[in-house]
Amino acid sequence: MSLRHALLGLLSDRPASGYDLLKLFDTSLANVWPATQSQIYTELTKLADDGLLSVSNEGSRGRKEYSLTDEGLAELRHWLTETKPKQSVRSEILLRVFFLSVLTPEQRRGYLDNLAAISAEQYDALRRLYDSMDWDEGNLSVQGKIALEYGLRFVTMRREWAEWAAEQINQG
Amino acid sequence: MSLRHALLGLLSDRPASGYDLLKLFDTSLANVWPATQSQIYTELTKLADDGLLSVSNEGSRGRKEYSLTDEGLAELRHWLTETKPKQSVRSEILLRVFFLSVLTPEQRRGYLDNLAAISAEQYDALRRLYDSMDWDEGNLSVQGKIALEYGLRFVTMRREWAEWAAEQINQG
DNA sequence: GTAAACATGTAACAGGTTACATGATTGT
DNA sequence: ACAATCATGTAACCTGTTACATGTTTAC
Repeated sequence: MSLRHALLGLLSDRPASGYDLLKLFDTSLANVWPATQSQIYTELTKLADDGLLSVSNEGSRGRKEYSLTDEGLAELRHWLTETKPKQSVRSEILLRVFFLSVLTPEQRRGYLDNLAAISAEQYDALRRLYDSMDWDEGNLSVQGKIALEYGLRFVTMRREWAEWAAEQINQG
Repeated sequence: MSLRHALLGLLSDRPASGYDLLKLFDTSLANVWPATQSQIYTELTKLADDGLLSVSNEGSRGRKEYSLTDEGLAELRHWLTETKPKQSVRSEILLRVFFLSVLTPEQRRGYLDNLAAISAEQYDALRRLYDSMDWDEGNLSVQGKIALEYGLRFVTMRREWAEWAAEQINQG
């Protein structure tokens, strides 16, 4: 049920509409907790029904601005402090590694080389994002920086691992 | 649809029953692509219907042993070489980082310290698994080793990052 | 006027989880 | 005899994705 909490979290910074939130998901949370337009609108309605959000303003074009209620903030805090994050484990990339033996040595090597290359590209993309960020807007800034650093370290680790694995498999 | 391919992959090594596969998921693939008993049995039936598997043997207690068909092997190879793995991005751990600002400095610090501690424990657990493994059984051995190395590097990276992040947040 | 952006909502489907339900065989 | 393990199957529910559907406002 983390989508709920992602919405509560974003609204803890400032009130926003479904449309605003959609864009926040597509930018700041895209690589952490993606969500679709459909999901966001459905969940906002439920959250308001449950009293965790309130419609604080209605604008033109049917725009509804949601605000976090006291109950919503309490729920957000409860989630952060009293529940354990479950680490999602599923990795299709790693799953494939298990079955590389059905391929030729060249194909195996190709898979890992490609993985290293992709990781290197992702590093560059994150690096560019890092450099282009305006590191001074709202509460999400410090945390955004920390999350980006995680991404940079992660793709670096994966590139190095893929390079190492390509060597290992070459010997086999 | 990776569960399909995980099953095909495991059966590329040797024929097995649903029950056998369930245990393979709970051991070798537990940290890569978990699956429930319910899911496995349902999918095996579908795969046999689709001709990618065949029931190669029926044993006592209703045991059905499945084998990969030529078509199944072709599908596995196709998946490995012609389709792109989609990297699952969702990370509840990272999502929480974004919203730490609603907590007190002590609570924030506690979250990251705990994350570092958990990562260190996971390192030890993987290390023990690594040391206890019999590195000489079947085709999955080399790949299993490579996957474990990934796990070791990943939790190390996460511990170091959490330690670094705790410092960053302390300054803010 | 018309295209782009704003803005919301719903329906069908796919994948995964939990729980229920049943029965056979082996080891002590 | 009894418990543990082997062995399979189904139903209800939850989450997430894709596609459909509609209408308004702004900028050129």
